[in-house]
Amino acid sequence: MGVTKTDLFTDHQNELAKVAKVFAHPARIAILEYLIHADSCINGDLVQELGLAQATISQHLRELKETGLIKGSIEGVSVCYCIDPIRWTEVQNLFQGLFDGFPKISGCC
Amino acid sequence: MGVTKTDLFTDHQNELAKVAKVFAHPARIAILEYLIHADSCINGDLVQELGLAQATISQHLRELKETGLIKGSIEGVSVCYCIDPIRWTEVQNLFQGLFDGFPKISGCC
DNA sequence: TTATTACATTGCAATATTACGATAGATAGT
DNA sequence: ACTATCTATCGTAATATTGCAATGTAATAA
Repeated sequence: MGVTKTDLFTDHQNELAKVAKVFAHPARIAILEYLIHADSCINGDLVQELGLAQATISQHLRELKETGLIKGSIEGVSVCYCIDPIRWTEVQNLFQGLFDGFPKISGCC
Repeated sequence: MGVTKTDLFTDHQNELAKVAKVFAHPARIAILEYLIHADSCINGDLVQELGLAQATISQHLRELKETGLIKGSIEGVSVCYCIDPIRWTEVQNLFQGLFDGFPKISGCC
């Protein structure tokens, strides 16, 4: 049906899945990596950098913004996007919590 | 169009996105968490544990299996699923690499 | 063999995502 | 005001994902 039964799962599971969905597209990974390594953070470069249309980039930026991973401030005619360090760490901990939950010494199977 | 232009991005970006997609559904998070905490790893419990149909669970298990995060061994009539420690660590490092790439002292914005 | 149990696979309907052209809004310069 | 530039949003088409009933498969039990 294409609709996820969120009510069956815990808030934590839904939250983690929602955040993971943002990482689940190479364009958004590319945007994040670009923002990480760029000393400046002008948006317009992204359309040049990735080969996607301006509307598509804008849409991906919106999703990144909605999860709080990035924030944009108006810089004259253009917009300056950058990663939100607080939220970044928060999301990092969310994933780390899942990964660390598994004790690598499980002898099952 | 609904089709991702994978050729525009690096292998690493595509790989990370592909793996993230597996985490992008609460049912699969729930399955992984169950496998982490269960001392035994019988599949059948999952249909009881989550409220989803058997076919749906089987489909999610398949996706988890395809990325290598879990592996199943036939145990008589039933199947024993468990997390693959090697792949688990591999995926963990994939995410950690992205998160650690961001220096939290970025003064931009 | 037949029945039962446990999963996997198929096929389909409903919803979600991705991409982009077209258009709108907002700011800066003339 | 007019124009140019940059970004956001709308509308739409194509593909992907989710969920489940029905069916298939494989192993065990009677």
